Amino acid sequence: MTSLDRSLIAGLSLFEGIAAADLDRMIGQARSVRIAKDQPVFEQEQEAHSFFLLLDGHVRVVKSTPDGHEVTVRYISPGELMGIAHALGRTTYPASAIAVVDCVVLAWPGQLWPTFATTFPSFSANTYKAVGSRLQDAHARIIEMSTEQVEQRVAHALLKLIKQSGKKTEEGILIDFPISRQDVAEMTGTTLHTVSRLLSAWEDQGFVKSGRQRVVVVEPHRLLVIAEGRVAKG
Amino acid sequence: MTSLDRSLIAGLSLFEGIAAADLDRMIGQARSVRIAKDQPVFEQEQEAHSFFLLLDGHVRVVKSTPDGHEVTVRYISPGELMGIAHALGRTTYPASAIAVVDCVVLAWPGQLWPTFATTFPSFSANTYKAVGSRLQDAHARIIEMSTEQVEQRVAHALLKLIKQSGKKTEEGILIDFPISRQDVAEMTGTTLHTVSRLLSAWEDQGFVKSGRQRVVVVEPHRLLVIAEGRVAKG
DNA sequence: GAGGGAATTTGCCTCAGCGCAAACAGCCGA
DNA sequence: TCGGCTGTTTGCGCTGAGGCAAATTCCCTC
Repeated sequence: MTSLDRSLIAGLSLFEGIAAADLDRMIGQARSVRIAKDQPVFEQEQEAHSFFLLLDGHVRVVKSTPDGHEVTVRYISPGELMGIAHALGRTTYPASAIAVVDCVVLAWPGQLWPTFATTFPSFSANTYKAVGSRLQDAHARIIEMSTEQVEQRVAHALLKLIKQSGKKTEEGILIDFPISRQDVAEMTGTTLHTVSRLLSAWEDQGFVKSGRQRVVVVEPHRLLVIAEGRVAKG
Repeated sequence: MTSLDRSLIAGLSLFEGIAAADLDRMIGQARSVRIAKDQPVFEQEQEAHSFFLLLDGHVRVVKSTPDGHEVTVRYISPGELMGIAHALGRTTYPASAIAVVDCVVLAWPGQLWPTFATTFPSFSANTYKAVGSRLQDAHARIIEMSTEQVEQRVAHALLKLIKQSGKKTEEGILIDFPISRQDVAEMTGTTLHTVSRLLSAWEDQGFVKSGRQRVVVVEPHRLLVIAEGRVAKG
């Protein structure tokens, strides 16, 4: 926990409305932890001992099904909470969180949640607001899965990713962490083959560039057209 | 609000841990409203003026997409909260709620939420626990949509419905409100044609009976086998 | 810089499930 | 009782996208 981290945290919308002294009290009770790439922050079904704030890096939240499928629930960027099972009355984590690059997280013991909730009401309100967005996102995803075809869903997924973790480069907007065709497939409920075919086609048309675990969107506008189904399929 | 309703409410897990006097104070601030069949309790995009407790009847929560698709998010049974946008920091309803039969709801003005949350902490905790379940359900649904085929999804949907609103009859377990093929299709991301074909096939095999807006599950076990994909397709 | 493993590309085949269309049945109101 | 409306069934053809398999390319390590 550097002072840089400290001021970074203070700027998060999550801590809006919280006095500086309170914020320090909260941070004082957390433990800063490094998670190496591909290591779990927490795992599905395990007892929820802590909740976390991602300070640096990117984390993928996945659920595994009994029959061996993996579904990516969402990606987490710096500044977001994760593993907040306690806030929702659960005692185990419903999914696993895997670091996709080396990460730094702040960890609070789960038992602290009730105290935090009553002591820092804005924190609790902000957290539940974030939960509201997640629920909203989940529903949006259900709707996508119900009504859109694969091409649209993949386009939506890429747009979501560049919005959340896009980094401008001279080529276009780069998704700022390693992501494979398989990863995109797990976000959209399709197969890596289909994703590969789509990216190839888009690359031919020149509005996406991609390589090994790497995607750059050159013209987001064209993706948007596909995502919204405003395209006569050519 | 009859005294019967009053004792019914007191029994809900939602009000667990709340003193009788507090419960009366809460109820005292609500308005009891009747909603006729097919009428909305609240509508998507509209400003969230109230949150509701369903006392009697069944409500369908739907989201409409710009391109005219409708997706059923979930069905609500008596005893469940709905329209709790305020608890999640939203100012508009993210979906519409339509009465599928004549209903009775208890409505609280939205502004009351913050007061309730601080005055009756168990109520707030219970509510967020319910939100946690919904999030869980939403994720389960995403996983279903990503990894299962239509037959499994429809089987899952029927199982969910009989679990939530099943009523034992001499024929089997009846879904206790009018539900069409189209409705099931909107729950599972398929078409009424496909649902119709499936139900016909299942009826031939004798473990489901159905008619106009009516479904009875004769052997839930057989449905479960299909839902879990433990079936060699025949 | 050679070898090996992982990620990606691509071709070919297959089929679940959708779209379309037509026929049919049950229920309600006049 | 007689339409007429809404919900349901069913046939047929088509296709998006998955499964399988092989080839290729990239990157990392030794």
